[in-house]
Amino acid sequence: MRQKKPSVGNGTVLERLRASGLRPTRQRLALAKLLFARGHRHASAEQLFNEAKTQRIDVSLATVYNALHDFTAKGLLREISIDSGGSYFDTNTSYHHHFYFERSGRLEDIAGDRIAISALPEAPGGAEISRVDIIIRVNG
Amino acid sequence: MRQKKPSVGNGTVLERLRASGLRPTRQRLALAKLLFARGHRHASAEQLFNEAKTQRIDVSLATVYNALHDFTAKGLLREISIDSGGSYFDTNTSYHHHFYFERSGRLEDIAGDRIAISALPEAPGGAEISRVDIIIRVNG
DNA sequence: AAGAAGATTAGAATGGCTCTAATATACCGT
DNA sequence: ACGGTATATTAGAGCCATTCTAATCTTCTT
Ligand SMILES: [Mn+2]
Ligand SMILES: [Mn+2]
Ligand SMILES: [Zn+2]
Ligand SMILES: [Zn+2]
Repeated sequence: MRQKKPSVGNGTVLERLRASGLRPTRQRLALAKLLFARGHRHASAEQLFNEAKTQRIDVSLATVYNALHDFTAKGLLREISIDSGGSYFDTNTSYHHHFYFERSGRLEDIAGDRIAISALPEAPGGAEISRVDIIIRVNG
Repeated sequence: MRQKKPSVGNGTVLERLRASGLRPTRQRLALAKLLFARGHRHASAEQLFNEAKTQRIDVSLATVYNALHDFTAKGLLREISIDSGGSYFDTNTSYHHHFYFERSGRLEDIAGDRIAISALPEAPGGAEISRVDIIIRVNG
């Protein structure tokens, strides 16, 4: 049994989509593969669209946005907004924070346990906290 | 000497602009007054533009953006981006954080000393930290 | 008052993203 | 496999916050 499957291949991606209740279409499979094939990444819609084009994967920009939002809704991605002109989609959905390199626009993960927040304040009016984002901007 | 000047009047605003090296034009004075007249606020460009219109202050949208960015560059405002469709300009430039009410889109200040961060990680590659933003999203 | 630097403006342009509504595909039951 | 229904994809138009352009106007300095 030579190389039955790489660390994250078609099969795994297919299972992940099915497990999320997302139909494993050709486009979603291809995009999911681009996103999840190697380590974690912070991708923009435009980036992903261009990667798809480069690999001759025929997919429309609308579908890229649809897929990214669908994946996000199912918890496969986390959407991150840094500035008012575009967002990133993070394949790391565990609790963690980010360095943001202002020069290059790159994001880098900070493991969740490397920043401890003491005394997180109560949300006013009994509102429920849905997410805590910490972004450390650096001149890099 | 009855009511020589309110807590933040024309005079104060004029001095603030001059102190920043910004020419105190009619438009900047009017916008600065709207922004700084009462307590702290988190205003969008569109909001400010509409307030100006309501008060019959003749100013173009381009000038509103110019003024907001000029004020920000001089440290009179701090720009905050929550999602990829618009930013807020915060008249509170001291160190503090924010609750973000996802339903209404409103921001509320959290005093800087109400959240303590332990062990802030070093910026990679000797980069310098320019800002730390903490946004707590709540379902309000 | 005059020149130079800086600011304002209308309107066009940009760019990320969303919408529309027509077509195509995946899925389920038979 | 077939047919029917739900779901997904798509091109292109549209949207909206923001920025740009380049002409005009204002402020500042001398
Ligand atoms: Mn989105
Ligand atoms: Mn800006
Ligand atoms: Zn991340
Ligand atoms: Zn604030």
